[in-house]
Amino acid sequence: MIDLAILGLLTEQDLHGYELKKRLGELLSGRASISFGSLYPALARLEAQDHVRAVEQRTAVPITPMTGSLAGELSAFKARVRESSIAKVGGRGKKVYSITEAGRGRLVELMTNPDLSDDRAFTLRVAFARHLDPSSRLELFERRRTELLGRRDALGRRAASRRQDRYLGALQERDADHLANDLAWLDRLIDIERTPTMQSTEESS
Amino acid sequence: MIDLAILGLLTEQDLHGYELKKRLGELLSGRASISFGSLYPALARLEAQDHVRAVEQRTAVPITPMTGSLAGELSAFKARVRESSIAKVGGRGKKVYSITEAGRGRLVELMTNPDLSDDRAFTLRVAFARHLDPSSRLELFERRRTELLGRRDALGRRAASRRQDRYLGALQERDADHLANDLAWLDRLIDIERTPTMQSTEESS
DNA sequence: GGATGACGTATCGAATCGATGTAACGAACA
DNA sequence: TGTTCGTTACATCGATTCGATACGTCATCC
Repeated sequence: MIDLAILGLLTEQDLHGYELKKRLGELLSGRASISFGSLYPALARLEAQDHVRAVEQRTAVPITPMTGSLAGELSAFKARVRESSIAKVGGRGKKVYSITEAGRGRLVELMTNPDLSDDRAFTLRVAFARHLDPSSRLELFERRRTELLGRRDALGRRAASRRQDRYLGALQERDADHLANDLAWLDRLIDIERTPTMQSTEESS
Repeated sequence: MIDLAILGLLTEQDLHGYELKKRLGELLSGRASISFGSLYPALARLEAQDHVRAVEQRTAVPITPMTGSLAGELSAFKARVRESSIAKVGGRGKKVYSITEAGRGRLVELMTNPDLSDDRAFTLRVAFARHLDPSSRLELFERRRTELLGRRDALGRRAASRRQDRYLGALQERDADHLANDLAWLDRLIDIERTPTMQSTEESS
């Protein structure tokens, strides 16, 4: 869900499209970035739904200090052209997006809805978990835990029933390891979440 | 790449669409199955490219032995209708697909092309690895290893540079664990692949 | 002066998803 | 006896997403 990604990022600060893509790329550790082909339509969609609002912004170019030279004149001319053609084809101002109140509501929905199965959506929710209240956060982790336990059972049943070739077996082994890893990781998160000790000292480390 | 999945499965035996989806679902351990909305168009595409061939097949219904009863007559009538309307809306014969020679060539392409980044495609390649000759198989594993090493470096650089909140840190930790896991797993596979000992005894275990 | 690459918005066609429709048939069960 | 449910099976729809491409500015390096 690209909406979750966009709204989550915009909660922290206003951003334009290009920057959104960059941030998301590093947030999700390189892989699983989003493409412009989905980003810009999604932004338009969100704007139409009044979940975000766009502000056209001139490139913060310092209007090239007047030197009297030809180059200066030319630069000023270009700036005027830029200024006037905004509505036409893009005028090269960035469009900076900010989240609206409705958008914040939508984000809460996306963060807390009980969709267990989508791994990428879960990752995004964790990435933005600091915007969640502690109880929702705990609930998120525990529901995820249930989901993973279900998967482990299914995997165990499959492994028991079928006798397969070497490579399929290796894949199942890999899946089992990942699952065990994720469960241990989740348990650690849940533990931390349950311990009532200082949440606020974290920043000062 | 759905083509890879379909061609890989059809290499082993002829199948119809519904069965294809089921097999793929268990092959990929529940998650990451494919939808009908992509399966049937993909089959049509592959048939148009002559990579697979479809054979319409009546349901192996035993033509309802004549009882003379009304029910029997009705049943026979239905069977006749079924028989005649095959070309119309589907007549409820399954379409069984088999792979063609061209399809086998395409499969080799898909299995050996140096696309490193797509995790799902890699998983599929491992699932069908037994159809690969040993040297291609080893190459596949080693290229994947290089890819994962690259990701680990990128992740390390990110972790070193940025100071983040608790949850982003946890995500990076999880990624690092997965990466380490996968690398160890790959190394095991590569080791086995390199050991020249009996490949054929495997089946007899 | 000319190439290269970062920044930035945007669209196009194709691939894919998720939901839904249609239909046959066996089993459950009341 | 009929009716309702789950499974098998093919197919299409609209929406979402991807990957490639286009267009344009600006700075840097050679």
